[in-house]
Order: sequence, then C-alpha cells, then structure tokens
Amino acid sequence: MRLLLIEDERELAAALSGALSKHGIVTDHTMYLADAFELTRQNSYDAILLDRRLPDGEGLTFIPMLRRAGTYTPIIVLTARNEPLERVEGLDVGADDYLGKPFLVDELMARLRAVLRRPPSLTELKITVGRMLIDPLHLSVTVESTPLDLPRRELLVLAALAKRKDKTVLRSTLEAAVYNYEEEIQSNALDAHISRLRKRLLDAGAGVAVHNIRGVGYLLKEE
Amino acid sequence: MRLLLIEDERELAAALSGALSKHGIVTDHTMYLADAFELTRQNSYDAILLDRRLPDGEGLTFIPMLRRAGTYTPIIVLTARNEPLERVEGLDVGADDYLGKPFLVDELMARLRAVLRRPPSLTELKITVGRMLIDPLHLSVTVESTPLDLPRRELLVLAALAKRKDKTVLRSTLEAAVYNYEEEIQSNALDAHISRLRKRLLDAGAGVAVHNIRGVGYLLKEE
DNA sequence: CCGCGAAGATTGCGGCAGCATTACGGGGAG
DNA sequence: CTCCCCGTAATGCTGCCGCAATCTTCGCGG
Repeated sequence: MRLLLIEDERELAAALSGALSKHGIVTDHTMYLADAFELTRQNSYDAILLDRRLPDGEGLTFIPMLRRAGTYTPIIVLTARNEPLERVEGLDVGADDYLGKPFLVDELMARLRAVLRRPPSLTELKITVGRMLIDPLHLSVTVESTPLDLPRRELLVLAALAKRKDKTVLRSTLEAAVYNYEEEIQSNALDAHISRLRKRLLDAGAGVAVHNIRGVGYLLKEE
Repeated sequence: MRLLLIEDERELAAALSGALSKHGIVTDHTMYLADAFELTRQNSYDAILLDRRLPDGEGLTFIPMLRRAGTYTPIIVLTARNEPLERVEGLDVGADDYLGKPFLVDELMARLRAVLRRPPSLTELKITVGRMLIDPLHLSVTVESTPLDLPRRELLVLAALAKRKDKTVLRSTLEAAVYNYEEEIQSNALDAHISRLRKRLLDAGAGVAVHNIRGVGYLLKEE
C-alpha cells in the first residue's frame, strides 16, 4: 500500500512515515500542494493524507483540483482545525474522512482501512474478444478466467490488435506498439511474433483469429 | 434517500428523524437488532445509522452479520462510546464511519454525503489463495489458520500479488508497492524478495506459486 | 486458366537479456 | 551482543526474440 502524505510539520511527517511503515505502508511525503499534484500525476496512490495549513495555501483547495483532474483517490484530512463546522467543510469539498490532530496512529489505520474497502479501481479498461479477457493496462490475458501468459512482445501485439478489434491495424502501428524508436528491426520479426502468437492462441482455444490484410496490416476477429 | 436508524433513546431518535426529514431523508427507526436485520431484508436502505448500546446487544455485532448476509449498505456508528480504541474497533468490524455523541446534525449530514460518495464496497476483506488466507489491509497471513509471519518487504510483495491473484502484476507495480520514491534500488532487490518469499511459501506449504512472466511481471496462482 | 513476383507464414538457430538463487555484510531492533 | 532483515553482487540458466532460410498464399496480367 502506498500513500501520499502532504504535511508541513517535518517531525510529524517523519514520525508518521515511520509508524506507517511498521504497518507495511510506503509513504511519499511532500510539503507543497504543487508538488503533491505532480506526484499524483506520476504515481498511483491508494490514499492521500492531507494537512490543511500548508506553506503554499489551504490544503482543502487541493481536493477539488484533484477531482477535476479525474483522480478519485480517497483523501483523509489530518488537521488541527477540528471544529465540527470545519469538519463539515472538509468533507463537503470531497474528503472521504476527516481526522483531528492529535490522533492515534491506530485510529488513522482503522480509518484508512475503512476508506480502502472499495473496489480497486474504477477505470479498469478491459476488452473481451472470443473467450479472452484482455487487460491492456496490466498486460494480462485470461481465457475463460484461467490466466494465459504470453511473452512480452506477443502480448503487446495482441493488446494493440484487441484495442481495435474487428478493425484493421496498420503494420506500422503494430511495429510502433512493440518497438520503441531506439530498437529498429531489419527483418520480419513482427511476422514471427504474429505467427507464434497465432499458435499460442490456437493452443489455448482463445476463440479468436488474427487475419492478414495483404499490404496493409492485421485484424483481430472472433472465430 | 432512505435511512435505517437503530437507536434505543426515543427522544434522540425522534429528534434525529425530524432533523433528517428537513433534508428530505426518510428514516425507518427501530430499537432492536433483530428487527433491524429483518428490515434490511425487506427494504433497501441508502445507509444505516447504528448505536452500540442496544437492549438486545452490542450494536457492532450487527455489522458482520449484515455483511455476511451479503449486504454492503454503508454504516455509520453513532455512539457515546467514543474513545479512540472504541472507534478503531467499530471501523474494523466494517463500519464506514464512526461519530461520537453528541454531534451536530450538520456533521452527520456531511459524513453521510462523504460515505455515499464512495463507490459501494464490494471488496472482500480477506483473500484466499491455496491454503492461505491473506488480509491485505492488516497485512496478516495464515496457512490453515496458523499464522505465518513474513518479513515486511516480502509481505508487501505477497499482498500486492494477492490483490490481483491469477492476474499479472507489473514489475513496476510491485516496486511501487514496496519502495517510495526516495529509496531507489540499483540491484535486483525485488528479485531477491521474490526468491525468498517463494522459499518461505514452499516451507509453509502454502499451496501457491509465484509465476514469472518474462519481461512483464509476476503472478500469484494456486498450485 | 496459368505463371510469376511479392508479401506473408513458419520454423530452427544462436545470442543475450532477464530471472533465480545464494552468499555476504551492513545495520537496526530487542 | 545477537538475530535477522535486506540490499548487493556474482553465478548459472532459461527461453525470448531477432535473424534468415524456406515454403505458402495471394493478386495481377497475359
């Protein structure tokens, strides 16, 4: 589990990071809202712990900002500003919970767990083709809910085809999906991958077929 | 919106019902757990407000009972038993929030809104794989109900894998689950953890296997 | 209907990247 | 002081994947 801690009191932050790490929680720490926003763009956190009084502004303003950017990571506000009406304020701008300082780490942990009892991610993009379920984000493929592990390059080809199933994918598009600009190919490596992928899909009974459109590219279709 | 209020103080219940009705909320009220359970079977509530001290028992016992019956309606505990450790207790049996009496109706409303914003929590608290039972929130592992204690980093790896059992977990995801951005690794530390974890799982007869998908990541599967 | 050329399919081979394992030592907790 | 976690690095190995040779398929023109 990985948290983002936005807090300007260094000692508290250090102590909290230490205490959380004993619970197996990895913590990234920053004092600034601007940094925090950047960090949320680069990493995926399970939850965010947010102080209100921060050097570059009121912490609460961070919440609508984040939500507007499409991030719905649970947020727990940790603050000395703990009047009932301040709690209302915090919860109503979108915080998931609100905990006044000082607090017991045990209670923070319990509130974290309560907030995290929810489905992992709302934005899991999945594609079904034939008997297969493809998750291009996690590069995972299952056939009838039994996992199918493919070599990386074949996975990339399959994912690229699946994203445009029933439509032709240009040969050049496939190459771009599998190779970055540093790795250049001078052979029919892509064809080889297609071939091996076909065989593996057949063996697994995936219920799909990779068709070739001569001179153009390939196409993934159910059988 | 329709709530179920489980509370034995008549005046408080009446006052609360009145106050909530001003916000357009319909409230069903009962003093007894037995009745409450029956009501949840007959009606569908948006949330449940639960007192702890009730004529026919401790209110908290209601929560696992309800969850076991497959009902995941959000629950807010309202009680005078408001010590931090009591709050932990309440949240850890599955309450979504915990509010000490006395409270402002405005705060209750705000917490209600916060709880209702969260996606419905269908998430299982525990994960079973092979002979293991894993609680990723408390980071505890048991094999055939005897506890298995693993070093922290290995636990984190295992929990991350368990949360996506039978699906691939990207190498980068595992790294993010174990290390924060300050601690960078320049070696195969993760591989070492995997290796040691495998051995420990084998010794414990856990009945699971950690598979590698070359160039992609890892995957936890029953043997 | 036939023949020819180009694109694609398939497969064995070899190099090497990525993984598994393990020993070692520093460092932190009790 | 002692234990053990954990990062590091050395070693060996597996199998992915680029390459190329060979065979097959497709489309077009005569």
